[in-house]
Amino acid sequence: MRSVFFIAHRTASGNRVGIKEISSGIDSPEHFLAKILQDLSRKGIVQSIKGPNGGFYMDATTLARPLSDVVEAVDGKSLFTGCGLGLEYCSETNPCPLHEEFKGIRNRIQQMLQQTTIGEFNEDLNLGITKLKK
Amino acid sequence: MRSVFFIAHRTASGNRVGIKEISSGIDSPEHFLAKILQDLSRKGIVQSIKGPNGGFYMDATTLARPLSDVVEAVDGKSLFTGCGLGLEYCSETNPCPLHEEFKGIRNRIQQMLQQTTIGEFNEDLNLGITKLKK
DNA sequence: AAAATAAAAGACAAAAAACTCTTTTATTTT
DNA sequence: AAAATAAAAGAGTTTTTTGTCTTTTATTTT
Repeated sequence: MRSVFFIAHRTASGNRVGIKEISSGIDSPEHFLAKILQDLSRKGIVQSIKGPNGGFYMDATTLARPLSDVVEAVDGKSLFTGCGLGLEYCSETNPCPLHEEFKGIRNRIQQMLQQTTIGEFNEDLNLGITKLKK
Repeated sequence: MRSVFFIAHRTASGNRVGIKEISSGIDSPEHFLAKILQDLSRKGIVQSIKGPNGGFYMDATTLARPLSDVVEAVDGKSLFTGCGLGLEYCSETNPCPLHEEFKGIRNRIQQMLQQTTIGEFNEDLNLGITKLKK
């Protein structure tokens, strides 16, 4: 999530950012991050180009995507559909004791993530990129 | 959580329930559960007595506790206080990009867990204890 | 075309979490 | 008091997650 915000911020103006820069920018191990970004790249959340002047970037289309796409790419859909207690049987027709309570909360999380686009953070981040460090 | 509901349900009438019974009742490995319950017992969420006719139980006081106490005993307080993105620096005065959004959601979760007591599930569970299996 | 750059991929290592097994201790029943 | 029962405790194993290192592939600049 933080790396995506970082890339979004740095490349809103069309350029690319290398993995070392991202790594130090968000204070996360380089090779570990690489793996995650490779995955996000395959899933189309971020884009990348190899070679000199290459790096990761995001275009207008990807910047317009909701945060829920990122969460889904990383954690899968179960956050939005699974049971709050992690029970397999639990469903709308066969609810667990906390089903309804969790449903309301989950819907709210989903709404929040669907209504916010990745690109929307760029203004906030101008207060200082440090804000993405741990 | 499921084991606590199970114990609550089985001992509302004053008797005790052994770990084998809980284990098969909620479909969870016996020794693994034992460890968890030992911890919950030390923290006062459930009570126990050794020897024949011993087992785990809960009295009126523990049944009246909110679910938030169980969550806190198992996962610690960070669920209620930590940053939604897991950032260390993030706080009320130095918020991360999603701070406010997460705060609202977290408050709702906390409210839900604080307003519901462990004992409240017993009626629901009379629809069939199977509901606590995976 | 050659050299340099940077991501992609895959194998590997370390740490954490989940789970199991064995022994000990406390309690009760006979 | 002895036998039986059941939780407590602790050591050990397996699996998953997190993180690292090395090699490969693609692209660009000179």
